[in-house]
Amino acid sequence: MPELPEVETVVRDLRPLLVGKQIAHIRASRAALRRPWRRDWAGQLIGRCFKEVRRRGKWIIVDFDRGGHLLVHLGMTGQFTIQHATAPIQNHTHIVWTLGGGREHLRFRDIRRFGSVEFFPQTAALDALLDEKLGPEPWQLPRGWRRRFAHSQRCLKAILLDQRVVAGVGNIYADEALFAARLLPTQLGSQTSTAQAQRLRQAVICVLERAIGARGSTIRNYVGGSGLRGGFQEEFAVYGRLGQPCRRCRSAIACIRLAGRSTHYCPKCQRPAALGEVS
DNA sequence: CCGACGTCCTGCTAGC
DNA sequence: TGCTAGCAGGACGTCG
Repeated sequence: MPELPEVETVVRDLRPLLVGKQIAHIRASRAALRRPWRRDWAGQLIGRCFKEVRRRGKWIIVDFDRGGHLLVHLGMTGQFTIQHATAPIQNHTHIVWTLGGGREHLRFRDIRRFGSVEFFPQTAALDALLDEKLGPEPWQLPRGWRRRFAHSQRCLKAILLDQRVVAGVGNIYADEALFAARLLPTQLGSQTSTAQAQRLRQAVICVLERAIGARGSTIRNYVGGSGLRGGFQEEFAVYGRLGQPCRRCRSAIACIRLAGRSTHYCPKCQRPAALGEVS
């Protein structure tokens, strides 16, 4: 569920609440996450102090002051929140870290268990894993990022969903960015001109920045690090708007299946590549 | 090598 | 009213 804006919001919420705090206790009621939580990690983590909370793509990284890291992915339904220790523990809460003093909890909840929480004692192993899985952050993409898909026979929607092309874009923001760039999700990477690729890069950055400004999108389960819902779903141009009028031209928003995901677009505003436009 | 598709899991809802 | 098929913000293994 959560894409870059939602993960960034969680990170910004948690950072001031976690940094400087110590882990007093850990209870893992369910270890069978996407990547299993190992029971022996608890003993290694107790007593450590939080140093920083940061994001890379859709991954949350928690650093400890004497080394070691937690790597968290929210999958589709993950929630990573700070709550009072007295707040009722919701079902599907898999891991609870009690913070020093015992008055607060850091909790990982994930209904579908597509998410994960892992401990990395060594920084090198963490960096290697992230480097292997992720391409550049959207803001680091060079103007010539077209090279990354210029020879691809995949459609632009599938390309945007590939975390090694650009890190952090998921199903919602891929659709929103393609609308903002006025490009069809079905257009092949190999049929995309330099100008179109630059427009798409700008659109991705613009859409993600606006979504972060609205604290991300809440469709169902997503909440930020302090339990607040997002607001960007109110500003969707195409996602989830099948049959509704395009905000720009009033024609009906269409929905097709692409790369195994529902894909929303405006058939009138989003045009195919002009003949001969691609070199 | 590349791209398409099924699978992991639970909950909700549209449609019969 | 009640049941069930299908779908949901992600990622990865397998297959052709």
